[in-house]
Amino acid sequence: MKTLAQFIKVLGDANRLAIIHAIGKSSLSVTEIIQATDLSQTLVSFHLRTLREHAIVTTRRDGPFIYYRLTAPELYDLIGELSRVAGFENAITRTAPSLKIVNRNRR
Amino acid sequence: MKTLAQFIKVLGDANRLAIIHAIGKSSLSVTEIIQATDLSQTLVSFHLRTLREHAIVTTRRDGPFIYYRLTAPELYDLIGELSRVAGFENAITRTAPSLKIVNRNRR
DNA sequence: ACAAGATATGAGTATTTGCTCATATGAGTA
DNA sequence: TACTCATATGAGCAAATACTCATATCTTGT
Repeated sequence: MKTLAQFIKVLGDANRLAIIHAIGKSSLSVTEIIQATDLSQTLVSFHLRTLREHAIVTTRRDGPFIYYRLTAPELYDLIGELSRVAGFENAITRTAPSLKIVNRNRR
Repeated sequence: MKTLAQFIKVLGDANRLAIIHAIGKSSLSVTEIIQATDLSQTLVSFHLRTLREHAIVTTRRDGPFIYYRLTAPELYDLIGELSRVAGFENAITRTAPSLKIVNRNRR
């Protein structure tokens, strides 16, 4: 088992937060996540692996698609609360800006 | 103002979590933090600077001492909840182990 | 079996991060 | 002023991290 610090560190990345935000409390296929976040396929896959390895998300295969969901949906709310505590008025739910996506390279 | 990702990233370090845990909902001088965490003076000061710069802690001077406290005490509870969501049964309050302090070098 | 769409992975690189050492600054007291 | 305790800071370095490119794997439809 990993440490709490490692778990939180995984959450502390703008692109991973964007992915988590996109997934929200439902579940999305990788393709949908790519569209929602506007990140490259490779980059999304790259981060999904990290999220998977830390059990932050879990997968379910449906045909050619793999759907990702938050292992603990409460995490979504918790991040929203962190956002408030951090001083961002708008919670994660409404604040794409505070997520600040860094890489927008797609082909 | 910084991004949410940066704010969370600051929380994602074992030693900084240990410092936050030590401070708790009260306030401690640097010396007290050093004793509580068993980290070196330089390392504690180093991390306190980061915590300060992200407004996670605030200071108050009292004679030769500088007391640190959490800017938002709720953060302490929030970290506890994150700990639960992460799968650690014991919240931050009771779980020194899951904080896993890395550097114990003192003179 | 083959092609096409969906997703994952390994290697290489550049940036960021955490740490230590040496030293500086600030407050109180003699 | 000089000395001591408390705390902060700059430089340098090693390790970790995020990213991209090229390619691999898996699934379904033909």
